[in-house]
Amino acid sequence: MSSIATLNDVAKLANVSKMTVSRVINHPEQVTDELKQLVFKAMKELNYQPNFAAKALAANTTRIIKLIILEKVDTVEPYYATLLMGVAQFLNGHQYALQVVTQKNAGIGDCDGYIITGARQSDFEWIQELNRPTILFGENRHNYDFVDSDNKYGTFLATSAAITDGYEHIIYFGIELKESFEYSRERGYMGTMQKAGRDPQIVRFGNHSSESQNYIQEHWQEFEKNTCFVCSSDRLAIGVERGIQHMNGNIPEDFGIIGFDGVFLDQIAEPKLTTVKQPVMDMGSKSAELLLQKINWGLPLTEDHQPTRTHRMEIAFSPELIRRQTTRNYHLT
Amino acid sequence: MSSIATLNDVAKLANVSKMTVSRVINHPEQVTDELKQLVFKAMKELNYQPNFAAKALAANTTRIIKLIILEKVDTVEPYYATLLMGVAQFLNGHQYALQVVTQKNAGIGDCDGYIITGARQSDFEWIQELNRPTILFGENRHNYDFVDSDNKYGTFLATSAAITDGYEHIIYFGIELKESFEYSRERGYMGTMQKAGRDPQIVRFGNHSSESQNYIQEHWQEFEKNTCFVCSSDRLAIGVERGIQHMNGNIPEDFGIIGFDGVFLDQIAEPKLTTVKQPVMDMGSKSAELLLQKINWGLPLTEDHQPTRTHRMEIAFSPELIRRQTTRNYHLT
DNA sequence: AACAATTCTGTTACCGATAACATCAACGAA
DNA sequence: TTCGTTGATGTTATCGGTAACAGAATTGTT
Repeated sequence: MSSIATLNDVAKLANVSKMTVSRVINHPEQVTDELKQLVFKAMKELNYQPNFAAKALAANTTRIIKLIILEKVDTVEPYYATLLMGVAQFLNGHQYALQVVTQKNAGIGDCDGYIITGARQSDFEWIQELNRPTILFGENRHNYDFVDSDNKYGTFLATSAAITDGYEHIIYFGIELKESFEYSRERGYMGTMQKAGRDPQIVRFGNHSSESQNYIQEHWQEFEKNTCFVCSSDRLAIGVERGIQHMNGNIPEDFGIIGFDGVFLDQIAEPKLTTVKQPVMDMGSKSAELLLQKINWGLPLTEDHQPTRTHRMEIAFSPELIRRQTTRNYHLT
Repeated sequence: MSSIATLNDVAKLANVSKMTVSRVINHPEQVTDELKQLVFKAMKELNYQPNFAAKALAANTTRIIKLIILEKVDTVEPYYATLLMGVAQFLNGHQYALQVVTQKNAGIGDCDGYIITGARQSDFEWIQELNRPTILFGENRHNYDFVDSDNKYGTFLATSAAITDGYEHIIYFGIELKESFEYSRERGYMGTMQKAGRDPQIVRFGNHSSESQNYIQEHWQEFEKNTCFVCSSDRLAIGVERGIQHMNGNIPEDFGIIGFDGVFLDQIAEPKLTTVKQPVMDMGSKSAELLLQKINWGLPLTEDHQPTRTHRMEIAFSPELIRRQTTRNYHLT
């Protein structure tokens, strides 16, 4: 029951120097196959795990990545929690530590890079002060690299499904926010409607189920049967669902509902929501991967520590339509 | 725009040796006030932040705490997410890194200690193999230190409130699980009922809203008006709420509902749930604090790395009854 | 065969902090 | 005065890795 094995232990067992072992790990092409085999054997035998702190110290880095979650403090959105798991998973596998912070604590310790989620227009003022590689989670108009789902494609999927399912009227319930992701979703809806020769109709709300629910109830007489509500979030969709149920509307026969996000809320609803599901966990992993690339690629840094590049990275994950109980054809899936 | 200041920088500026600076931080009583002032001034001037990795390496520790979340992988409970934020907050302030892992990855790297949440009876087999200080999140019968809410007191609060509000029948909807926390909650309910001379009635379900909803609908004729359902989770409570709504029961006049947890789900419900709210974030912070105590107290370690103590630590946070719209007297709060 | 070029492997120094030890000054007791 | 004691500060070695350099062995060239 000895303690954790070190480079030195491996080196002794393999009868080589520390440096050779280090090279086997970091520059294997510089070591002969013969020695490599010896070293691999020793590593396996001792179950060698490189020491995180020593690596960081030697490389003059922190090996800490900060995930900044910008949100009101009281509740944590399951969306962000899932994202976090994705980020954590990737970083764990690459000997990086994850530090979860809110804006308030963001500046406190040093780190090698940032992943920022939930950024609004007003946040970019301080975000640009960060002098470390940064990846945003969510599309933006500020030339920052980002990972997001393909929002436009998402509402295309939803709107197309509504059309396919034979709903005559298709209304978009958007989020009242001047943010890039919302514009993209609205464009996806508008484009699909126009191509199909349909009349688009958009209403916007704060992102709370109560707002969409109230709207449904107060404007109930305006909604004809055979209407589908394409929503920009599962929250709004839940509100729509409740509103329709309250007015004794028939879901999904007379009224269809399609949400957006597919994290937790869609499953909580009853009947369960048809929704545009984002692969949030994968997106989290990818954000981390991209960030590590930026950190390690050794791109030339300007004096404000931003790499000099001509193009930014934009990774858009394709969302997926999950058909459940709030649209027709549920049985066909 | 120099890089991060080190001990050495501070030492030079203050005209002392590194060791003196280190001592000012770790053993201030060994340094004269005069020098201390000089050092403090230099630290402030350079905005000195100790280097995490160097600290870890010198102390032969990892300064990594693993938070093991035992749960099905697909969705992350908001409950655990909130807990995580609490843990993260405390650790960030104490120069410890948090690593979020699932059971599968739990063994992979080294760490200084574990916080485990969601542990079931069957998990204790491998938990006891962990040779590092451990804190469980959630009461248990295995002599592990833990942090939890006072479950018994929670159902006491709920049951008392139901009595106070004048509900004649009070039924407990429990979770079908042979776990300590559930027993405690049931005891809280039973004890309060008996003291009040009431007839207790307990039904148990898997922790899914559909199960409690179905039960309500299928047994609807058995429930007299003026009944309150005290539930062991907000999930079950949401199911009860939907079931009653589906049967056109009147909430809260004829039927009261009280949930348990107070994280996210209670706010999602409509009408919003009266619930027993746990201070999950504080509980997370406290878990981290306790764990660091165990790690640093330097308790004598037996050869399996468990400190030799005669008593275990049990920290029970008092939950709080949040009155909302599923019980009477909502307006009185 | 002699020497340069090319591999390959080992040695040294260092990253930033800390424990253990060494040094030095001030002071009191004999 | 001299020596031991105490308290404050500096010096050295170390944690586990890695870059940079040094040295040894192999190969190629004329």
